[in-house]
Amino acid sequence: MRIMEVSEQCGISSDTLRYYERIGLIPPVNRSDSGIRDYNELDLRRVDFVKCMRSAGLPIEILIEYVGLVQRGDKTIEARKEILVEQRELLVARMKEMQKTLDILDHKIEVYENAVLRKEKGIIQTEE
Amino acid sequence: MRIMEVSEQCGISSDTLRYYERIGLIPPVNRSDSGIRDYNELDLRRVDFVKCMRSAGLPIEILIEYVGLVQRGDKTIEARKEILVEQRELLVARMKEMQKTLDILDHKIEVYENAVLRKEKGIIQTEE
DNA sequence: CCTTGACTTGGAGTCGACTCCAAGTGATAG
DNA sequence: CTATCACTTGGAGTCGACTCCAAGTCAAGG
Repeated sequence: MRIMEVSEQCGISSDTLRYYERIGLIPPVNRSDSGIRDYNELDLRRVDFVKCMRSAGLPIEILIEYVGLVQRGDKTIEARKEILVEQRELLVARMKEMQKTLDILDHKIEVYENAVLRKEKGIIQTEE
Repeated sequence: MRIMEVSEQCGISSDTLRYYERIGLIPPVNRSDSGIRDYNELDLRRVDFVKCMRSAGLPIEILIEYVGLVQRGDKTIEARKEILVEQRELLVARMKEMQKTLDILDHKIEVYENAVLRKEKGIIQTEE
């Protein structure tokens, strides 16, 4: 699978895909004889994983570390788990913050909704 | 209240507080005779609001727009509500993404947990 | 009176994460 | 045989959001 197809399928620009590979966020992708990237199933899963983690705000630096550990095999399993556990906590904390913000937004929207209704009622009454 | 106190109380650097004021994210704060900022209750509530919205990832540009509308009075209520509704949707979407990521993290952590346990068991068995 | 220290300003610098660009290659279409 | 087009590279540029800096002002303490 060529980089453009991957890009379209995943919704990540080919520039970004090359960037991810360059910085070690994705291990090197196999190339055709003429040097063109040919993504296989595993590569695609890796891209999806990175996309998912990035969409939740996990920093690139951490993900590079994690991917590096994966490459180094079974003896890094505990270290990997620790990274994921730590990032999980941070993620939960961010989500809590967002929930708080959501509650405030909902409250404000409701207040505005009522204000708009009162205003409309006012207009109807003056028109009658 | 001086900028340093506000900074400590809110956990926002005084540089950032000045920055927020400069770009119009917070309306101008009253000054003492010698030109030093003196935050009142309303200012503090505004800072908290911005802090909360920013912590959930609402972009500064949007918040500036919103704050500008608030300054322009009641005739902007509908526009303000629309902004909040739109940002609310985006926030919910981000939270959904994060929940997906959280699920994957939990799954991976569990897998690693089992791997670690098997490994320990293995070690115990070889030691026995 | 001088120093200290918190404040002021405008502007420059940093950081994370892309995003774009110029120059070059290589396979396929006309 | 050339033109097109997707790809390649390394490096530069951009963007959002701060963060830092130099130079200056002012009030209080020794």
